[in-house]
Amino acid sequence: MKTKKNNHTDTICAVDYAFQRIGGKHKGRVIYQLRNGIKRYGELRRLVTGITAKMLTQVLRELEDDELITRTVYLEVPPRVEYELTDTGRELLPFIRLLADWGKQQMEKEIIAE
Amino acid sequence: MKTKKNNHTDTICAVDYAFQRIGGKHKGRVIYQLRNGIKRYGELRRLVTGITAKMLTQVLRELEDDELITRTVYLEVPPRVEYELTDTGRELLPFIRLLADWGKQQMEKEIIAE
DNA sequence: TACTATAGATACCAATTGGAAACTATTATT
DNA sequence: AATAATAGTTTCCAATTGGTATCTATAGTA
Repeated sequence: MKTKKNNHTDTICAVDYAFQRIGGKHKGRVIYQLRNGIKRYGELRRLVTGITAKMLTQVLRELEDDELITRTVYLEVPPRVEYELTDTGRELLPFIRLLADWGKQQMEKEIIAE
Repeated sequence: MKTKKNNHTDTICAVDYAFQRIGGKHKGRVIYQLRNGIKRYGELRRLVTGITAKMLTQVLRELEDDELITRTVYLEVPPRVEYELTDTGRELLPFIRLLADWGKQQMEKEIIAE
């Protein structure tokens, strides 16, 4: 789900709008991993399992364009880059938690059903 | 986001799991439009703006496979088919509402910023 | 007889998304 | 001199997703 430079204005429905900003395969998980504060690129790479470098970078850039996270580059060698949720991004946490709770319940149900 | 016949079991993360079930371009809005009870296919077609017949059918089938909605066919002519949220689907409503609220706020902010 | 309504199916095509592998730059370490 | 660490980029390819247009069935209506 590509979000092209904050062009959500053509959307009318708030639900649709929200999905455009946090949809996509990994965005939810990246936001979730930033829930307790700053994380470095490499940490996210390890925490968000199954993601490739390319995708992680892409997702982070989209979230940054959407002003849900900030990106801070330290001019060191080797390089250090830190990511953090913005206020707007943090507003999404309650909802991600709700979703995670629901997901957990459902996963448990599925295991029982097997 | 294709959900192939309830194969969410390979997922470990609850957030990821949840996104697999309600991600995709239109799923959120379809669920949202079913919030007040039964809707017919044609009603959804009109309510979920910008969706094609093919996509609506596809989304509805996926939601059905995932047991988030039920599908009831009446053998009449012309045909009548009704869709309704299951209990599991209804559990998602608070979260969709939260998301909608957030989206609405953000959209208002964007308008002000222009 | 032709048209309408309803809920799709189907075939084909285009765009988007995601992934693998190789490559970059610089400093410190072995 | 080779290797490791970090945060990427680039290219190419495959899979997924979404869209357009056309077609189906049946009864009632004009």
